[in-house]
Amino acid sequence: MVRRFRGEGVQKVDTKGRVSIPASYRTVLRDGDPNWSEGKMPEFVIVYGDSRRDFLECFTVDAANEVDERISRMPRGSRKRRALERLFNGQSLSASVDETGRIVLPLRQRQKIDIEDNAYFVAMGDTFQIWKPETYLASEAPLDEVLDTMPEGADIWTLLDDGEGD
Amino acid sequence: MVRRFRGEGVQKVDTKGRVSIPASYRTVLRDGDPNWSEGKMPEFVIVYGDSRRDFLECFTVDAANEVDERISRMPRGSRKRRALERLFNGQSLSASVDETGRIVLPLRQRQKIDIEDNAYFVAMGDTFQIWKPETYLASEAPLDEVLDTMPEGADIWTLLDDGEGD
DNA sequence: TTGCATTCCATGCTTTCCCATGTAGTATCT
DNA sequence: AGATACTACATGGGAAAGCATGGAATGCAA
Repeated sequence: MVRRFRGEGVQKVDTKGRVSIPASYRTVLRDGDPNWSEGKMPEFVIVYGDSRRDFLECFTVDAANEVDERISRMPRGSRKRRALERLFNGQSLSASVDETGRIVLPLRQRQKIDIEDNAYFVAMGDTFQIWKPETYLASEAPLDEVLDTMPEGADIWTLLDDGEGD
Repeated sequence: MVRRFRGEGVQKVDTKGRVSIPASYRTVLRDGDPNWSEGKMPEFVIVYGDSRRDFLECFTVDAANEVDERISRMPRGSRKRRALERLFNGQSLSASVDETGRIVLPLRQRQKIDIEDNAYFVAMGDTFQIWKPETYLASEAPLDEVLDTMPEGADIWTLLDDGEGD
């Protein structure tokens, strides 16, 4: 079993686009980088996608390889495969954590998700996401309904049993 | 069958956020950590959740993996699944017991449930919870009603047979 | 040489690590 | 039985390391 990303929080983005990767994520990135070795800093893959995506999705090297694997098993030339290839190979970039634990988010990617001084990091198991804080809050609002409509005092874990649902 | 947490009680929280995990819990944590080995200390997962939660919920690694499993079987992108992912991946952190049997509760999480010098530990079967003592007492009051409405001298275990109930 | 990016230092703060102490409870010895 | 030695726990304090962040310096290319 692979170690998973956990936790969420805000990080500063400076004028050069430098952002600290939360320390707890860094150990996961390290474990998920087969090329990592003592002294080096881990690498990972950032998928930014097209205009429909308003966040950056970050994969460990291992996780990225697994996605590549699965894509390569799809029928060559199929539209689904081509769409995924464009997203995952084309609209992505690889990043490397520096000695102080930071990466540089290129201007283009920052502008794409409209980030200024702050970035919101959210763990999603074997990936993590980077959002403009305001955008993240807005996108999560619909989920609150799920919780708000639950009976008072109900245990949220009952959702696990509900099967399908919406 | 897995070993279960039992018992409840208060533990001191020092200025650095250090708290002793009750010794009896520690063996359960150890048994529930597949990565544990002689000499190492067990890890576990703390779910803190959003503002609606006023306690911390702690899972052994095994229990956490099972939850991850079940979430991953839910329909990708459904609101319920996303709500659970946010809760379980985003609003959680992993902790590791140190050699003296303590963990560190980060400031953010302490503030979230308003803990100062004391934390109340409550076993809940395959998880345990950490509360601000006063909050826990208050939350227990409603449960007393259940008992108060039982016939005088009735055996509380009859509740076990009541089936569904509320 | 002006603009951008990459390196290298600097700092305040948080977290971790290591060592120390008090107190039960249990085992051991006489 | 009573006294003494041990061990396991809960808790505290200080030093060292790690982390998030900012600024200056250097390299490079248009």
